[in-house]
Amino acid sequence: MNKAMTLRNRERSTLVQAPFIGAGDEAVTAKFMEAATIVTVPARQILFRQGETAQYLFCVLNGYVRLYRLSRDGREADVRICGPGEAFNECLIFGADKYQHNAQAADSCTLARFDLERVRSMIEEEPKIVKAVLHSMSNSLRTTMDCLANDRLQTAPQRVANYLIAQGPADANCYSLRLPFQKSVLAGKLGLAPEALSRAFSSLRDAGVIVRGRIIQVNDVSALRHF
Amino acid sequence: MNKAMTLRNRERSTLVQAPFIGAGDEAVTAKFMEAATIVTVPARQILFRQGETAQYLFCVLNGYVRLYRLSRDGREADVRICGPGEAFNECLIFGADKYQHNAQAADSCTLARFDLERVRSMIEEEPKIVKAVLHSMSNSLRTTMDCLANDRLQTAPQRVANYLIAQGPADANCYSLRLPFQKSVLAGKLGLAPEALSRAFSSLRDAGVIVRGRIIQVNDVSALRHF
DNA sequence: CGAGCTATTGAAGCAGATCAACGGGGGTGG
DNA sequence: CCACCCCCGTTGATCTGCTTCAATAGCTCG
Repeated sequence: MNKAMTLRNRERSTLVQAPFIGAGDEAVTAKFMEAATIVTVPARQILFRQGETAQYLFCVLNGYVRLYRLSRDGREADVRICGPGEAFNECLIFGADKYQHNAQAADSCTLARFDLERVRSMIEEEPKIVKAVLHSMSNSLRTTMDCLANDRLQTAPQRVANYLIAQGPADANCYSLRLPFQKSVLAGKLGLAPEALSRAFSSLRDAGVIVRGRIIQVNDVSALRHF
Repeated sequence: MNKAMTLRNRERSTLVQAPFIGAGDEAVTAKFMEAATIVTVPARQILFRQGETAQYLFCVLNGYVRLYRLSRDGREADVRICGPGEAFNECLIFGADKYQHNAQAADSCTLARFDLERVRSMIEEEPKIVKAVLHSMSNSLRTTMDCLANDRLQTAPQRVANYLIAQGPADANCYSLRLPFQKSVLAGKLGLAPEALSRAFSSLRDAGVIVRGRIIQVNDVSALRHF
């Protein structure tokens, strides 16, 4: 009981910090908090499948969720990896009544879950909420378009270089970072097979990228940029 | 003068029918109409370039606009082709102050142009507008994610088959349609080189697809689906 | 009717997927 | 605490699909 409460408090703070919810004013935040159900799911758990009747909007509190599509022959393609503070299924509030893709927990994670119907009625009562949703969707849209453009323009090493630059601090030329998920997840996020990611990393070795497990050392950002 | 007015009337009706604007109520529609500037641009005209300070939101009334990115070596990749009734740059209302891509008229076309700053203040005055924007953005987001998934899952002939199915009537098994733009534009939309599109069409010949200029005859939709 | 752009077709090259085999590290059970 | 095992990641080899380059044919518009 006590443990549940402290957990809940930690989650509250993550929720408030999430751009999705914290962007609005106090009243908006409170309304969201009140409507949230906290769920914990083990790694690899399927949250929902494409084509099922859409029921929930989610916001990741902890861990990572894969959103992916299946081809007829069973191949999977990730369309998005959602991390802490990110919401998904915003586009189901209006305009679609079925889940547009499959969702799977990349690792053990905790989520805030919102009933779509309730979100819709919240929007009717409190128009400010729409603005928060709009912010979140703007980000999703921009990220997705970036992703599409990168897929069409860049090779595997370039995508990886991009990722490493984006993750690192803006100013430093040299840093190290820890991948927040498995390499296979990163591969999916970048639209690559795991083998291709592996090869991309080794081709970046010359540019001063050293990989040791999940720890990645970047020695020369400017070299990365020129890839 | 007279001619300008009749044109303007036709444009008004297109605007009202656009999901972007017509979705709201009368008041919302009126506000949008009032803020719109109608512009006509010749084919190949550049509307704006990536990185420039964002100034306008657009809604296509007539013709098609290519949104694309450039790679460092000058290659182009389309992220979206916008047709009549579709809005673009919605994601610039909040969250970004620079254009995210280049925009070029695929053919001679007319557009409704909205000053972003004015849209923002309209939103403050009349919260219902946000809902209209949200609708439009939901569509953009879903379309873009579909596009990303298709890129990652489907081969060139499959993408073309998809397009032909999506464009045709839902029920018929046999129909013909006219491409609303050049084949090179379709190629870009599908993330292909023009040559690849050409080859895809010829590989679909066995499935009953006959191409004659911009006219495409589809004889067997079910065969297309199995591609 | 010609000029220039658009589309098609062929040939070659390349990037990434796939398949298969191996190594290593972390978690589990003894 | 150690040993084992399983799964993740790497590496190599092959294969497919798309791009690129080049040449030709067809359209469209002046």
